[in-house]
Amino acid sequence: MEMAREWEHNTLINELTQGREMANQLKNHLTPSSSRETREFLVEKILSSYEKALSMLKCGGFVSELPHSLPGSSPRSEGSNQDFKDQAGKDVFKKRKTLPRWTEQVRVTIGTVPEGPLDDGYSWRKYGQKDILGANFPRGYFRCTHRHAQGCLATKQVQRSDEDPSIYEVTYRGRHTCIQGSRVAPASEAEQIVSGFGTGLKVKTEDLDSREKIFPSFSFPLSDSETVDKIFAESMIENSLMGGFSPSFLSPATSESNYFPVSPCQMNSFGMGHSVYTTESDLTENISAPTSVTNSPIGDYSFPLDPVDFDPDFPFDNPEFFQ
DNA sequence: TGTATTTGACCGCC
DNA sequence: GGCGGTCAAATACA
Repeated sequence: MEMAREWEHNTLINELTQGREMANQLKNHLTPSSSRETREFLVEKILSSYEKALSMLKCGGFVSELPHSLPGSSPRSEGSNQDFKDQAGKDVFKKRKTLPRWTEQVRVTIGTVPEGPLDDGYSWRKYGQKDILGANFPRGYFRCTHRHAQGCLATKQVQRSDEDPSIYEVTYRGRHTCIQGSRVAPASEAEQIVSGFGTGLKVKTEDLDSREKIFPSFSFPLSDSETVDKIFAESMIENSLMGGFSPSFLSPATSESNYFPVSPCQMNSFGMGHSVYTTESDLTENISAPTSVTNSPIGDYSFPLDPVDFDPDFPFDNPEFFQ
């Protein structure tokens, strides 16, 4: 636990330091020759850094009691918060009680998506579906394909939102202990969505901190959407801030580090989407395992990144920037 | 034939 | 008894 706190502390300092660095960058770009996009980008990053820092502080001692659900979540997710309590009496569930859990909201912007697991890069196997009281759509239950082979206890629940059917609430439980050797980039949503549906996904932008965060495994429409470019750019920066451009980001297929075992605060601070551990995470356990920064499959795709979005002067190659 | 999905049944909690 | 979560047999599919 002490290590966790120390790590969070360092991360907090990093965020603040990055905010300062970004502010300095912005200062340097307060010239007519500098593009407006660059300045806006820097402002975004500054705000992002500070909000991350604040959110970490709000987590209370960096890692303490956490909110139990995403504010934007439907009431149904409150019910799911009882899950562990409901099943605490059963030995098998007592163990599961300690598993981390967090919720994401995934918006599908165009068309439909499979009722499946909304592939996030892992291999999931559906083991159940349930009509949930008060919900218009059934909830799907998925577990890691390698549950038996490797004893991976990661599970997730996929619930389509009543208010907005284009939104899928995905509640993850547990972390992957498996090595998904067969996991390849084309298994990403981008591949499925683009090739199968000609659509894209957007991560729902509402967040705990009203900040748009990117879940690295998510993909974006292969269109020249400015928003997408910006999002992706930010995503790249987010990843870069996590310790520089990870090789796995550039070549995700080579990465076997599929899980990002960090605390909720770190999840946010690292831009892992508006993922929210809801409770009962074994934070120490989460933090202990080393991992690569991202397993984003999106790196395999050639997004229409507009170079304009990136300031050529932006110090990506400046080691200090990534401190 | 092996694997994934579906779906009704079961279990524990409230 | 209702509910959410899981199991496991039946079924579908490549």
